[in-house]
Amino acid sequence: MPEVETVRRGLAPVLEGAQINAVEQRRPDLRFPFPTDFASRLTGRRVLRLGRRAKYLLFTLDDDTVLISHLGMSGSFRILLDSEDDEAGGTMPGAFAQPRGKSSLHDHLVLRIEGPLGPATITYNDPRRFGFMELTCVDGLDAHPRFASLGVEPTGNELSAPYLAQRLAGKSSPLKTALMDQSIIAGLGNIYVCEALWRAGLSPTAPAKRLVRKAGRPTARLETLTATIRAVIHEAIAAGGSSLRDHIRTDGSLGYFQHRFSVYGREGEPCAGAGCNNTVRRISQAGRSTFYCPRCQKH
DNA sequence: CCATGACCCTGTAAGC
DNA sequence: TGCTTACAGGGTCATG
Repeated sequence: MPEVETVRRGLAPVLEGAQINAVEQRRPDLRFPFPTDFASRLTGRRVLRLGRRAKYLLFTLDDDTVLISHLGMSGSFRILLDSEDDEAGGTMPGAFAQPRGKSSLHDHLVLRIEGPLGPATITYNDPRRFGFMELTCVDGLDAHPRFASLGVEPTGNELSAPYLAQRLAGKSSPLKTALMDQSIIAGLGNIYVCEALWRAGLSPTAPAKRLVRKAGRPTARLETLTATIRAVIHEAIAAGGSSLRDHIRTDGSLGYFQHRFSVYGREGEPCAGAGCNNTVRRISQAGRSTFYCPRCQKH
């Protein structure tokens, strides 16, 4: 989610208020087929607002439709402003400038836009094609199948200890699995759950319900965890997300939160905890790697 | 209700 | 060096 928010912040100044003058769709599908008549439905539209819900980007268009874009694991948008492209020279509106350098093998969608910062080319690249795009009506967006069962955002006031207490009460599933559940917290991914649990000193394998008192009230540990999740997410967004293999910002630069990982991807390395010389372990939970310190993270 | 595994697809890195 | 295998940030569905 910090990666998606970073993309949103990169695109917004260029795209909000921009008109889409031309659309080049280079293949029929990503993870799913593009919507029918996708290119023609976008052409001529104005982008009113660029939003985000969980890990979805939401392009609100001027005809009461919303373009939903999910980056999957390897999707990225690149912006090339005509004004900063030495070679674009006399590129005409509606013509496609070929971005310099990089191969365009996985450039699947190219938009020519005229926006507040001038004419530009926006390119969607996705090597693994785990991303997808959909078009839907702006009315009833919250009831859209992709959003209807989403939980609260990990930023903002909705994520509170009482809320988590209510949602985790009675759950015997592992704490880590419960926090990854998008119907509880929408947008919290594997990296940030691992990091938050380490910082909060909580075991990923503990039953989720152990953070809830009998009366359904949060324990002190749950209060800590809630604050920690929010802090980790905010730090990661401020750092421009984490760049492992695939995540690239809209200007081609990399996020740098990965340099602050305490446990993620550190299997076999010494735990970063003060005075702890244990080794970071990796286990598999719900099909995903969990990294944690068995000594610092308690049940 | 819960856990696990499979699937979508490609690229990278580690291991032999 | 070259081949093979494991693994990757996610979402959804089937199965036990």
